[in-house]
Order: sequence, then C-alpha cells, then structure tokens
Amino acid sequence: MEQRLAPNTKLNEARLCETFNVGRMRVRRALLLLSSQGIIKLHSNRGAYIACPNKSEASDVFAARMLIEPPLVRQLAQKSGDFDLTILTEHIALENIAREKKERTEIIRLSGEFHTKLAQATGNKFILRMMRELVTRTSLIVGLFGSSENASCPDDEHSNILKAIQSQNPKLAEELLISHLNHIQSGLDMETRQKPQDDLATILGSD
Amino acid sequence: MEQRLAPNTKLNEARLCETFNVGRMRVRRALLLLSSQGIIKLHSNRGAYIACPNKSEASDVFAARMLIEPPLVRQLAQKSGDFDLTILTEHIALENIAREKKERTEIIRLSGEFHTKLAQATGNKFILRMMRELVTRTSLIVGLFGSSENASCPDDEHSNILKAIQSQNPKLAEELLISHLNHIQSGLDMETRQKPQDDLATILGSD
DNA sequence: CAGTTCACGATTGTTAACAATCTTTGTCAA
DNA sequence: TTGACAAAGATTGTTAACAATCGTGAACTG
Repeated sequence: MEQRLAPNTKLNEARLCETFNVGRMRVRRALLLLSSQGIIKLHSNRGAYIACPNKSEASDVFAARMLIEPPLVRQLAQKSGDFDLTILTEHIALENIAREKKERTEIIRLSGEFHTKLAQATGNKFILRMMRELVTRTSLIVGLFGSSENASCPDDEHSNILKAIQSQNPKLAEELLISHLNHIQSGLDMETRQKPQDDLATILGSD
Repeated sequence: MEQRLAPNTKLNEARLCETFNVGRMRVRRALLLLSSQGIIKLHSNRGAYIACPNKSEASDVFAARMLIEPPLVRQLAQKSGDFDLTILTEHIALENIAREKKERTEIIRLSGEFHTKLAQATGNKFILRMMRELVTRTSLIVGLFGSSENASCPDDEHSNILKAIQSQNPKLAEELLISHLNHIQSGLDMETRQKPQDDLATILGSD
C-alpha cells in the first residue's frame, strides 16, 4: 500500500520468518490471505510474488471503482446527516499535515485511505472491504504505471469532494469524484513499466 | 451456496479430512479462505462455524447490492453490444429447466448464479469477485431469514431483466433489478430465525 | 438439590522434520 | 564459446507428532 515493495518482488518464506520473527505457518497463512486479495500471486512450488497487474487488470480496477464510487458519494451526499463524516474531516487534516512535511510514503498511504474512509463513512462493512481491495490494487497499479510525481492524488480534490458531500450536493460530489478518478487514471502511462526492485530484507526491516 | 449447511453448523477439521480424503493442511487452508470471504467464522481455539449473519449484516449486504447492481445492469444495457450476453440467455434456459423439474437445490443455486453471471458479462474480474461474495452471503441470509417457499427468486424476473438489457433499455433494466432485489429482501422475516442443524458428514458425504 | 471445582477428553494451534519441486551451478561435449 | 545435461543447493509443500486451549461431565460441597 505504501509502494515500498515493487511488483514482481519475490517474498521468500524463510526471509519473512526472520524479518518478522514468526514461524513459517504464520507467514504462509498471511501469504495465502494476501493472494486471496490479489495483492500477491502464489506460483506453485515457486513462491510468492508481489502482483504485477497488466493493462487489462488495471483498467478492470478503475472500471470497478467508476462503477462503485460515484453511487457511493452520491449516497453520502444525499443523506449526509445519517453518516459520521468526522473521520473524513480529520483525515483531510492528516493529509494536509503530511503534505506540509513532505512525507512521501505517508502522503501516498493517506491518499488511498481517503477513499477507503469514504466507504467507511457509510458504515457498511462489505462496501468497506470492497473499497479496501480496490484501493490496494490501485496502489499497485500507480506504483507500476505511474510517473513518480503524481503518485499521490492531486492536492485538494479530496477536500472539494468532502465539501460537496457536506453541503449535500450529490450531483457535484459525484462529478468531482469521477473527474478525480479520471485524473488518477490519466496520470498513468500504461505502456512503460517502472523500475523493478529487490532486496526484500532492507525494505521490510525498518519495522 | 445451496443452503445445505445451515448457519452455525460447526465444521470439524478431522471430519472434513475424512469426508474429502485430504490432510489437515488442505482443510485448514480452505477454512481460512472461506473465513476471509465471510462464509464461515473462525473462533480462536474453538473451530469453524458457518457464518450466521445478524440483521445488521444482512441489511449491509442488501445495501451493497443496491449500490452495485443497478449501475451494473444500467451499464450492461447501455452498451449491450460490447458484452457477451449468451451466458445469460443460456442461464435463463437452465433456470427454466430446473423449475420444470422442480429441483429445489438446483433452482436456489441458479437463482444466485444469475446475478453472478450479470457481473461476469461485464468481463470485469473484480466486479465478478465482489458479486460472487455478495451472492453467497445473500444465500446465507435467505437461508436464515427466508420463508421456505420463496427461497428462490420470483419466477420470470430474471428473464425480464435480461430482456430489458437486450433491448438496450437501461432505465427499465435498472428499475426491474431494483424491484427484484426488493422482492427478495421483503420476502425475508428478519425477526424469526429458521431451524438450526448438524450432522455434517451426511450432508457433505453425497459428493 | 443446586452450584462450583476439577480433571478428562476432544479439538485446535504450532512446531519441526521430511518429501517434492524448482533453480542454479558446474561439467562436458560439440 | 555455446549448448545440453546432471548434480547440488535452495525453496516450497506436506506430514505427523507435540503443545495449548476449550468444553463437558463427574465429583464434591454447601
């Protein structure tokens, strides 16, 4: 989610055991769950690799988000009184702080998390889960196809979307979100892949 | 999915090993995956149980479907030329056959599968996966709260939805689907739970 | 007789050794 | 030098034994 592990990076079981000080069972359970979410791919007898979405899968993710998120924000805006929007206002504040401090990985993480929290605001567990998956996959895709500067969402689009929701303007909120998703997608270069990567231990070792 | 296992049924590991002639590892992997999809619940040190959705979770599932499916069929109807609808026409045929033969479990399975195939028709893997999960959960819910006669979807609503899609009438398709979902939901009695159940082996043994 | 405690049995969680598979490296020959 | 082949090493998959936990029922006490 923070793009510290590039697609196709191999996740060695023994390495992970040492890194996190757990037995192989835990590691394998985690890998299985991650693969069920499409975050990694398990190749039989060959190990686990960070998923490397192709063009088709990438457009599937965006198509799915285009299907789900617009009705979602519309619903939030329509009955904004029914929902708890404080998570969202607090989140915008966090994003601003991170942007001031220029904490790159934090900005990336929060950019995705905003969309997750939109789903969270509905109070619907399933919508939240679906959104989590879609956002995670989007992170992977942006890491693969995105140019480095716009890896995060454009500066104040999140804030504007939230304002539209708060002012109970469903139409505007929906439009802003659609163009926001379009911005993200158009910032990608689907032809050229970004740098590959390795040396797993040093990356995860910082925890 | 066929409602052969009632909610809260315990899934004993040793039993499953015998039933399917596999080692414990396979069984535990399967249970972990099923729990990640919310089909079963894993209680620490106490085992796996078929999920037993409460009222809140049930309404979450229907709310999620209400959010996703209407835009989905609208999209199918708008560009029905872009999609392969043969799966759906063939499916309707299967449903009719099963209904003639009065094969109850088959009807239930196919009723859910229609909605899955709507998602499949878009060709979008993620939408398909989400729909699969939602349909599965719906099966559980119908099994729990549904009166026995309308456990399946009303007779020709699926057929009408498909016709609306084929005739490229997005508005009608969306309306039909919404009222279809409403029919399913209103057929539920959220207060009284249906029969519990046990004896796992005989149920799964038929395979 | 009701309620509590304890111990046993059953079931799940974990570990470690073993088996199977793949990758790599080294050797040989063309 | 390049290719194929073989053996060694590394990594994943599986199995079985062990440890920990929980539920149940019997025994005991008030």
